Amino acid sequence: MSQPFDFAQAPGHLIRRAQQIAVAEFLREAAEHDVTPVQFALMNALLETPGVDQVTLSNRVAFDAATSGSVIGRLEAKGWVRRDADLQDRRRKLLYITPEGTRALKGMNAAVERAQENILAPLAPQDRQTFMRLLALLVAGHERATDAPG
Amino acid sequence: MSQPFDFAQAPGHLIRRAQQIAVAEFLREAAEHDVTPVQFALMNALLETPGVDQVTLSNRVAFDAATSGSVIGRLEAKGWVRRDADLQDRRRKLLYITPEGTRALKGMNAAVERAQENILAPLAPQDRQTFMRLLALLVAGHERATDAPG
DNA sequence: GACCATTCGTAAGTATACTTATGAAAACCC
DNA sequence: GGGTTTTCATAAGTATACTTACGAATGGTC
Repeated sequence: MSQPFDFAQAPGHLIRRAQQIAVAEFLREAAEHDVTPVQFALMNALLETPGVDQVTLSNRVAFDAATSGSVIGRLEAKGWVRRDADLQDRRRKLLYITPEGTRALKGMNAAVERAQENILAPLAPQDRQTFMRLLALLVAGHERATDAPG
Repeated sequence: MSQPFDFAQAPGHLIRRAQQIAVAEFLREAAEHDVTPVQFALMNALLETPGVDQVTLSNRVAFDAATSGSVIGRLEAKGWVRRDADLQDRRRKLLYITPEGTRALKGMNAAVERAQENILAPLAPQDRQTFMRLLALLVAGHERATDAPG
């Protein structure tokens, strides 16, 4: 009972390790595309809903709005994303993927899918489904908890 | 087949979300202790092996050595960790937890355990075990892959 | 016992990630 | 319809996280 806490087997520690692994696999497979997991997630979400503002897009991919701002800045610098002023609401900047951005996204899709497979590679095929189901449940459970009024 | 990649259901994205959730739960439960998950992990590991050098400790908790350096710097500033020069090997600095560090660590143990339970809270009890088993398998599988010679 | 590869700690640079604050603009409200 | 509250984007500050480089020191090795 009074032995040191076995943090190495705790959810928090193993989830952090998994995150390190997931990022490393992504960067390894997508190395030639000069893109990070966060940048890909934003671009990919933007492809589905062009013309959204930054806050809405950030919420969709569950990123902090302040962080998204700088990420989008880097995507803009690469010429993959365009930021247009909203004439109806001058606080907003509407986001669009450029043709180069679309091309880049298509070019990296296979690498990203390979990275996702690599992440789960150590698990047996039927365990992969179980793991993903429980992981999705865990995340969804906390999302509902966050939405609830305080 | 050519629809946008469903990254929201991909392992990489859900693992990132889980990591966000885990950190948020930790910070919420341990708010009054002024400590981060990374700082706790280092302190907790150091408790088991006082007198290690920074590189060895970093490897044990799977942190980058450069990052650990700055984290340890913050722990030293709080008075929780001491850095002593190694007389045998003057490149090294040996790490020790101070009495205040030990006291602080004991004081936050309950909060950390609560946070770990909160993380898994959305899962049914038997699913928690399954999830943790598969998560540990996934991480261990990649650790072996990393150790292998290139 | 000088050379050489390695190791330890750290600095610098880039990229998340969150909190809080701030300015501008919109929405609401009685 | 002027005042209050919200919202959007961003800035500032702190804390990870990794790569590369670098100085100091160590440890073979021939």
